[in-house]
Amino acid sequence: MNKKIRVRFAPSPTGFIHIGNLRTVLFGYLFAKKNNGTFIVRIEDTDQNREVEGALEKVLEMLQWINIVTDEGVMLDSNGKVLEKGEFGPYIQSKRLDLYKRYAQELVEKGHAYPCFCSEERLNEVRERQKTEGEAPKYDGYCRKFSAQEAQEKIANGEKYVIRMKVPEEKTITFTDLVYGEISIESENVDDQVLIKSDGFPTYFLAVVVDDHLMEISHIFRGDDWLSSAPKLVLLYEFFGWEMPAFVHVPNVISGNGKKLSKRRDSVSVEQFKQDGYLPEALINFLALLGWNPGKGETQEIFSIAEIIQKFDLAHVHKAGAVFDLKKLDWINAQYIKKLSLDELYQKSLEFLAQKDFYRNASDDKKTEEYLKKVLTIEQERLVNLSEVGEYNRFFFTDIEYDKEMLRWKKITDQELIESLEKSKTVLDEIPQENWEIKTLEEKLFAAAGDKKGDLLWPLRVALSGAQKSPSPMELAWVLGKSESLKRLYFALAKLK
RNA sequence: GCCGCCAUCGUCUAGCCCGGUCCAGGACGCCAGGUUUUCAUCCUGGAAAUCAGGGGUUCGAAUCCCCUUGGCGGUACCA
Repeated sequence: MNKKIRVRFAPSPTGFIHIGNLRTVLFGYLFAKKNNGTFIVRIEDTDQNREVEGALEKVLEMLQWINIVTDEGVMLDSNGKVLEKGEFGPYIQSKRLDLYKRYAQELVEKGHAYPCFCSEERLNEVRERQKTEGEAPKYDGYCRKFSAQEAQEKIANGEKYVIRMKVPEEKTITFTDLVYGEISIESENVDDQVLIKSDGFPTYFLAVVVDDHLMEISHIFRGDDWLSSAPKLVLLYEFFGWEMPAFVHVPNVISGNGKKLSKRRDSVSVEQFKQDGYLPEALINFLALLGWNPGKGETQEIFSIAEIIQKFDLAHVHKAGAVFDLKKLDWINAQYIKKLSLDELYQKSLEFLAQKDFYRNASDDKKTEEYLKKVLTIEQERLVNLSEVGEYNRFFFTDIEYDKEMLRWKKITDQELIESLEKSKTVLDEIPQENWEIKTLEEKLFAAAGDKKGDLLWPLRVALSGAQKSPSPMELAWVLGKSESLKRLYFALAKLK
C-alpha cells in the first residue's frame, strides 16, 4: 500500500475563489506536501450554463499569489497564459467528454445505469407528490422498466434522454472518511443520480470518479457539504470495480451567523484580501489554524508554510465548522508585516500607495525611496494591512491644517504655548543636518523638556502632524527633515500670534 | 419532511481515542496597569466556558454509554 500520494484541487470556473475554497485546497496541499505527494489542478467545467468568462485565470492567479505551487495539471505560465502539464491530461473536463460517455456506456452495459426519458414536467410532478406525502424527494425509477431494446428504439427515434445510475435496493453503503470516521447511509436515501446530461456532458459525479481514477488520485479533499453525496461516489467505484481513494471531508468555514460562507453575503473572495493588503503568508497561516491545530503543547501561532507542512496532520483537523474571525487575521497579518525587512515592506507598499490620492498629489520629494522608507520605518509597527499604508499619517505627504487649540497641552496659557514652540524651534535649529537622527532628537528634546515633557512634546507633535494622534514628535521630525519641521513650527507660531 | 454531520470561553482551539494531574490550558478580541507626552507597538495582570441539556456506568466523567435539544449541510439534467 505504498501508493503515491496524489491530491487534486478541482475548481469550477464559475466564479472567484473564496476563502472557504482556499482553506479546503490548502489542507489538501499541506497533506500532499507533507507526504511528498503531488498537487494537481483539474478544471471541472461540465456545467456550460454557469461558466464565467475569465474565472479560470483568476482562480489560477490567486493560487499563484498565495504560493500554492501546482505540480501537475492546469496552471499559468510565466506570461499568465493557461497551460496544462502532466501525463494524465487533458486536465480540463470539457476536453474529456468522449471518455465519460464511454464509461457511462460501460455502466449501462453492466446494468448499473440506464437511459431515462422522463421530461422535466414529470420529474417535477413526482417530486411534488413525494413532498406532499412526506417522502424524500427522489427519482422514482420509472425508466428502469425499459428493456435495452426498448431504450435503444427510443433513442433511435430521437427522444431526449439522460443516463442515470441504478442505485441498488436495500443496501447499506459504508465508507471511511479520514476526518469524520465511518459513515453509513441506506441506499434508499440515495437518488438515481444523473450521470450524463441530455446535452451529453457528464455531471460532477461521473466526471469526478472517472478522472480521479484515471489520474490516480489517492485522497479526495472536499468541503463537508459534500459528505452526504459521498455514497454516490462509493457506488460508482463499486460499479466500475475500481479501488476507492480515501475521502477527506474538510469542515467548512462559516460566517459569523453560523451559516456556510456565501459569496454574495460575505465579502470573502481571495482577491479581496489581496487588494486589502493582506500578505499571502499571513492568510495561509490564518487559514491553516481554522479547523486545524498543531497539537498539544504548541502555544505559538505564527508559522511559516514550511513549518505548517511539517506539522500538518489530519488527526488534528476539527470536525465542526469554523467561524472566520477577521480580527485574528488582522493580528496575524500585523505580525507578518512587522517581520518584513524595510526593503520588502517598501517594495510591497508601492502599489498600495499608488492608489492613494494623498500620495499621488504629494510633491516629488515625498515620493523618493529614501523618504518613503523613513515613513515606513515609523509605520511598520502600526500597520495592520498594506492597504492602510500612509492612511493614518497623511501629514507626511500633505500640507497640514488644524485648529490652534489642538496645540494646547492641558491648561497651559497662550504665552506658555508660544514659549514651548519657540523652545522646540531653537532645539531643532541647533541640531546639525548630519545629526538629524531620532536618537539625537530625543536626547536634545528630552534635555530641553526637563520634567515637563508634555508641555514641550505635545505642542511640538501637533505642530508637526496637525493630528490628535500620531507617532512621537521625534519620529515625525526625523521623517519630515529639518527644514520641513522648522517650517511647520513657524506655521504653528503664526497661528498663535 | 427525510437523510447525514456536528456541539469546550464572544471567536479559533487544547484536553476526549488510553476516565483522576482540568474547580478546564493557550491564542485573538475585550478590560485594567506599566513601558520617561498622544496613538500604535511591547510587557504585566484580569474578566470570560455549571465542557448544549438530561439520564446512566464508575470511588471518580469534558472524557465511556443512552436519550433530548440546537445548529449546519444535503435532498437538481449545479458543482
